[in-house]
This record gives sequence, C-alpha cells and structure tokens, in this order.
Amino acid sequence: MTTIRDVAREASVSVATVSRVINSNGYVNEDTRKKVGAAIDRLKYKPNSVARSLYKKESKTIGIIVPDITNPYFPQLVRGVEDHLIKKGYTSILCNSDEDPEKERLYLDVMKQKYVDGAIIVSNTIDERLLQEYDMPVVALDRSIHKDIPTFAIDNRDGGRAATKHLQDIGCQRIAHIKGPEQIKNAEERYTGYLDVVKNQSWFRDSYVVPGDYDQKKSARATMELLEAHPEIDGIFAGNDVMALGVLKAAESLNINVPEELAIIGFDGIDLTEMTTPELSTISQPIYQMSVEAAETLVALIEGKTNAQSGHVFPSTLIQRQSTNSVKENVT
Amino acid sequence: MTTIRDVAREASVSVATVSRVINSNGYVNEDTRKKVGAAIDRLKYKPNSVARSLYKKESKTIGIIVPDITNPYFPQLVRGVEDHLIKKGYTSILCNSDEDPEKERLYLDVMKQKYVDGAIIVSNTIDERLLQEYDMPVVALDRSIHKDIPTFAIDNRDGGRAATKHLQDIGCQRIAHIKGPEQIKNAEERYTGYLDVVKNQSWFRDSYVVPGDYDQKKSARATMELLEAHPEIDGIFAGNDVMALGVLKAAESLNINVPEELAIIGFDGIDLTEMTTPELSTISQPIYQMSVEAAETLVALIEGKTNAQSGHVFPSTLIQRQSTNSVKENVT
DNA sequence: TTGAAAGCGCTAACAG
DNA sequence: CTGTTAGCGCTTTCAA
Repeated sequence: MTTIRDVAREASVSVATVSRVINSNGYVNEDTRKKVGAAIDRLKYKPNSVARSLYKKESKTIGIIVPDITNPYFPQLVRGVEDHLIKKGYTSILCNSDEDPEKERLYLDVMKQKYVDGAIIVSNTIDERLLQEYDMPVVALDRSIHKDIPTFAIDNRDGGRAATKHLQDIGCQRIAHIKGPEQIKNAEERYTGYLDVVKNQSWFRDSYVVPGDYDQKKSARATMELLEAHPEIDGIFAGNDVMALGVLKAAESLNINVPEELAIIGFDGIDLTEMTTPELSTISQPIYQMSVEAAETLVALIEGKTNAQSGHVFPSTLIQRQSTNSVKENVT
Repeated sequence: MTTIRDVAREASVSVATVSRVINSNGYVNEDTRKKVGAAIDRLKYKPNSVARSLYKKESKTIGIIVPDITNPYFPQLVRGVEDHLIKKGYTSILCNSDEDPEKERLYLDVMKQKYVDGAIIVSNTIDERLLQEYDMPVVALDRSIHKDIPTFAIDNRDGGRAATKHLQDIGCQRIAHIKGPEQIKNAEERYTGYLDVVKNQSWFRDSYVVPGDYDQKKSARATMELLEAHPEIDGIFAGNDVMALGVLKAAESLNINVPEELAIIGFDGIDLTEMTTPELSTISQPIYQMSVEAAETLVALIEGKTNAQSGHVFPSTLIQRQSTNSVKENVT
C-alpha cells in the first residue's frame, strides 16, 4: 500500500502539502502541485478512506434498509438510490430487515460504528425514538416514519381511489378489494381509498374485502374463496401487483375471463405487470424517481444544506392495460 | 460518542485493558473484566469500527458486484450473500456494474480504499489481471472469471441439455432455442447443451436458433418472427426465464396454445415462473444456496482458512410445470 | 495481570 | 505558500 508519506517523499514535500493537493484545499504553488500530481501518478497513489474517515468522522457511505430485496418492488428502489449515490461519491450498504425491529437495530448499530453518514429507510416498524438515539440523517422512502423525517412516497389513498374509480368507469358493478397487511400503513391507505369510492354504494358489503398479505399465493387463495362466495363480483382492486397476479391466477383456474367477466387492477407498477397475459392494469409509482430524490435529499442533509426539502408526495398514474380493457367500456 | 478512553476512565483502568476485554484477548483478571464490562454497559459503549479498521487493515465489509439488481435473477443471489455475511459480522456493499468495466473498476477502487475484505462478483467482463492489481479475496458467482478463483455455479451446458431433452421427452418434434447474449458464457453453454441434443436430428436447422438477449421484449419479437417463419416448431427452450416469458407472450398473441401446440421451457427458476398462466417449466438453479456457499467460502478465504474449497458446481433441476405439461406426454 | 506508548494513514491547526 | 505536529479511536508490543 502506498501512503501519503510515500508520495510526500517521492515529491520531496511534506504530507500536509500532499494532503492539500489531493483535497484541493488551501494554497499550494502551481509547480509543487504538479510535482505532487506526478508523484501520485507514478506511485498510483489512492488515499485511504478509512484513515480519512477516522479523522473526519464520516465515511462516504450510507445504509439502505429495505424489508427484503427479494420483493419485486425493492430492486428498482435500491437501484435508484445506489445509482445516485455512487455518482455523488457515496457507497451503499444493503440491509434486509425482514421488518424485524431486532435486525433494524442491529444494522443501525453497525452503521453507527462505521461512521455511516446517513440512511434511507423503508420500514413501518422503526420508530422515531429509536432513530433519535442514532442521531444521523435519515430519509424515509415509500413509508413514512415520522413527520420530522423527509418522506418520499405517493398518496396511497388517492391511488386506491383512482384504482377503484377506474374499475367503476369501465363498468364494473361489484368491486372487491384484496387488502395488504394491517401493519403496513400504505396498505391501509389504499384500502381507505377503495372505501372512499364504494362504501356508500348500495351493493357494497364488508365481505368484498379480503386479506392477501401482499403475497401472491395468499391472494390467489383468498380470491378463489371470494369469487366462489360472490360470483357477482366483476372487478377486483388488489392492494399491490403481486397480489393482482394472484387474482389473475385464481381467475384463470376458475375459468373466468379477464377482463370480460372480471377486471383486475393492481398497484405499484412493477415490471411484472407487463409480463403477464393479459397484461395487468396498475397504479404506477415513479419508483426510480422517488428513490433518486430521496437519495438527493439525504446527500443534501448530510452535507448540511439547510435548504434540503422536507420530502415529497409523488403522483401515481393509472396505467390501463388488458386486464381492465373491458368490453364493458364500450357499453358505458 | 463514547470512546475507549471514556470506558477506561470510568473503570479506572488503562485503554489497553479495555481493549483486551472487548476483544477477549490476552490476560485480564476476572474482577477487572467485570469492572470493565460494567463500565461498558453503563456508558453503552460500542467500539468504533473505523479506528479498528485503520489499525487492522480490514473492515468487516465485503463488496457484491452484480450487473443489475433489477434483473430478477439477482435479488435472491444478493439476499443469500447478505444473509450469510451479516451473521458472520460482515456488512455488504452493493454494486451495480451494468457489465461496464469502467464501473467495475471504479467499485473495486473504492473497495480497496475502504479496506474492504473481499468481493463476490458476478461478471463476464472482469478479467483476472485486473483483479490481481487489487489483491483481495474474491469468489465468482454464477459466471466464472478464472480457474484460480473459486466459482459457484451450475453446469449450464448440462442444464441446456436437460431442458432440450425434456421437450423431446414430452413429444416435441421441432425444438427451437432463444439464445442469450454472445458475451455471456453461461448463455453460450446453455446453447451448446441445446445443440448437443438437436444438432444431429434430421429436422434441425440453424434458423431454429434466434437471439433474445436475455430480454423479455426482444425474445417476444424474435419468437413472433420465428414462429411465423417456422410454424412447425412445437417446442421452445428459452435461455432464461425472462425470455421464456417473452415466448409465452408471443405465443399468446399468435393464439397458439401452450403447451398443446407449443411447449415452453425456461432457465434459472426465478419466482416469476410460478406467477404466470400457464406456469413455466424451467431448469432451476439453487440460487440461494449457491450464494450462501459463495459467501461462506469468501469468509473462509478472508479469515485465512486454507481448507477453503475451490468452488462448487451445483446441480440444476428440471421443474416441470404447465408450459410443458403436454397432452403429447400421454401419446408417448 | 496491567499500563505506557507507538503507531494505522490522514487532516488541520499553527508557525514560519 | 509550506512544514511540523497533534490528534481521530483503536490495537499491540514492551516493560513493569
């Protein structure tokens, strides 16, 4: 390993001077700058980040905590964050929390010990008080943690409303909802959006709402039971795309035509929705963009920019595809 | 931040003693050990990893380089690695290389500067010589880099053979192949496996092989053209699952029944294959297990265990699902 | 069994 | 404009 001393010796200057040139910091004569630059090149010197971190108490590293990278919603999110951060000179530590507070705490501990500069967190279990102990810049993505933490997410309730209205618009008369997990706020909000639209309809019944736990298989099972009990249902709004895939499978195994007999819409806009037949309509989130903005804000916070925004509510967009491309539409 | 000095003062011992107890290293009297332990608890002291790294020239951090976490094959892989490493006390830095040698080099530079202890790499572009410059333990996952680097992957050629044979076994008479990118070795191997089975068949023609670039849409387009030019094709082996989804879509838009008129099999065994209708047959890789073993070996290498294995060729398994569950089977 | 002290490689006063 | 030096927080000889 070649160190700053080696460079100093090679260039016949002091380490301070070398430090000045590699950090473009303080005055240094043009000639000595060149001399040092040449020495650096000759020795292929790369400054040691660890030593720098120790002194500066910062690491040019951030942590990304997601529940599970295996869940198709997160890769894009993580990618957006990582893409932006590497450009800004930061590396990203990936943490899969499984929504487990123990693990979240463990990761946060490790981050603190490594002088990690900040964190981007997707979680419903982390609470503000815990975070305060760690005292580092944090932004929340997809799910909010606390009013004081900049949050980057869409308006889920609004999206839920849009999905449900869309089913109504194409002529559905009996619209059911496959609901996400109770603990996850955005799932509740999507459900609320659904209720906003249907709860005063004469046909609405509580039994039109069944839990699918953001899981494809559970959703498929729940849909089977739902449709057997309520064959009159002609539209289903699934709380996320993965569950919508489950609905689609259930419909297919019951020999129900989609969209003619049953329209389906999901939520999130993950790539999978384009891969099925029929392709799935969905409420699409600007996932990549959200994550880039979250990363930008985190960097601003870390670098002490006071004008860092306090978060952003993004618009979601309805993407109509075959699964709601109903013939009924012509009827309307 | 509470440091080792604070603890030393609190326990009225020297920092050396505190260091000894936190590292269970060297002799320390039972009583003083307790005293120190108590002080640590009282102060909620956590040792600073950066300082430790500086001295020990190691960071308890490893890098994972994958082409793109957004590609559905990689999340499981990354998850397996991260799961194992965190248990062993290592954190994982995620790097998306986009198969770009520039980026790979950049990441490797950063790793070196951060005293990263080792790397797990999925790449076809990295060459051994480059790696040698960095002089750190490395293991290759999914794609081999060099004979001297422990590699964890399946036998792709064998898998290609199994896929093709399976189509033959269920009665297909004209089997085509959608091929992955030329630069990617495993794609070539799968193709070779296909050739092993079909090249001496009287019906075989070069035009039964078309490029799909591991991309769903390209694969769908290629399949359309292929089937229009060669309606006699009754079985397609796609070089990976994502392309198999493309084949499925193409078939559906041409109104070709799967599997009755066209059987389809993919490769990799990603979760998506279970989500479609019909469900896709595939050659499944033990992705999670491969990644865990790769992580284990990397840790062994880092910790200087000389008995670290030199890699492992895993078995792939045929998973038969609806897309090859042909009626022809009964005919045979 | 314990402590003093010398670094790990770098940055930032402070002098000159 | 440049060099000397004192740390950043920790580990590890070396003495005691």
